[in-house]
Amino acid sequence: MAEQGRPDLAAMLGGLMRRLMNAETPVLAEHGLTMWGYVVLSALDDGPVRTQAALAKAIGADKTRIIGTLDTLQEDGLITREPDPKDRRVRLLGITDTGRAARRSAQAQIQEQEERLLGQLPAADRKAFLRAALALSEARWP
Amino acid sequence: MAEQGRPDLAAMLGGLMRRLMNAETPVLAEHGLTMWGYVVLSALDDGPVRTQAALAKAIGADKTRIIGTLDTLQEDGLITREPDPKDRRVRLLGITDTGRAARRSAQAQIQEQEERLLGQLPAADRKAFLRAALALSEARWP
DNA sequence: GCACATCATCTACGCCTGCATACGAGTTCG
DNA sequence: CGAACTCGTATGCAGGCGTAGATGATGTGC
Repeated sequence: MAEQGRPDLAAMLGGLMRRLMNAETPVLAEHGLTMWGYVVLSALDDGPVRTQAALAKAIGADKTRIIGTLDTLQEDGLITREPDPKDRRVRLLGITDTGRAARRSAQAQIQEQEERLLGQLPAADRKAFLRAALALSEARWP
Repeated sequence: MAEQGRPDLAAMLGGLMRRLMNAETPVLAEHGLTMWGYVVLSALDDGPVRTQAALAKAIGADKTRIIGTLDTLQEDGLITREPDPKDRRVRLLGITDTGRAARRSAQAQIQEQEERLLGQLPAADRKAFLRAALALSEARWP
């Protein structure tokens, strides 16, 4: 007496997300990273970010909340944070070689897990799913 | 000097989810529903659930946290909650006609929004994406 | 030069969550 | 009958998160 249509997109993706996060948190912990630490490291590895405010917006985090994350990453020698000589209000953010290595190692392991999950799909759907996910995550909307 | 591989699945889906939720919350509010209220209503509409504990597990919520949600839904006449004559410890949960109508109306509007988003994809990818999302959200996985 | 804007930081509030505990009513098993 | 268990409920604690000032250092436009 129901169940005719499809489930809501948000419901399907929400469940998926929950499981992905549960599976990935221990992997990050192995590398001494928190979820936010990993996100920050990834953002800095994928392209330089000038200011902390820009970083916060880029990763969809609160600008006051990432300060602690940055402190920890810096203490651990994974990122650099130096005042910009051109504008001494801002802190120039960068990733160190150690940070890059940590990020890539963690990412390799995470994506390996993800591939195991995606391996349950037919090859064509697997490719289409990744392509669609990438497109939708970057799409302008509404 | 980066950006060669694909982004993490969780990162892509996470961003997508955030935007879906932001877009859907106002729609639910229009129908006098909270996010959890909608989830509960959907679960009860898609199939009867005997106990509150079973419902909590089904929707991935805390069993003590849904009580308030159930109270509200009941006060609003959207669900029924009666003691089971067979086992007077449990409350039999059911959805009322009003509740069913509210759920379906909200869902129609939500899925219409989702379709607008999905409309940006090529038709083939759109179908594959939905098929894959459904499969993955139900897949068994470590 | 001065008013105004920007950046990083700190503090604090309120909300939501997960987790644990406790309790009473009711059921099941020995 | 009595012990152990289940179910719904209430409550409290810790942690995460978004938001909103306030502050001090610094740039920018008029």
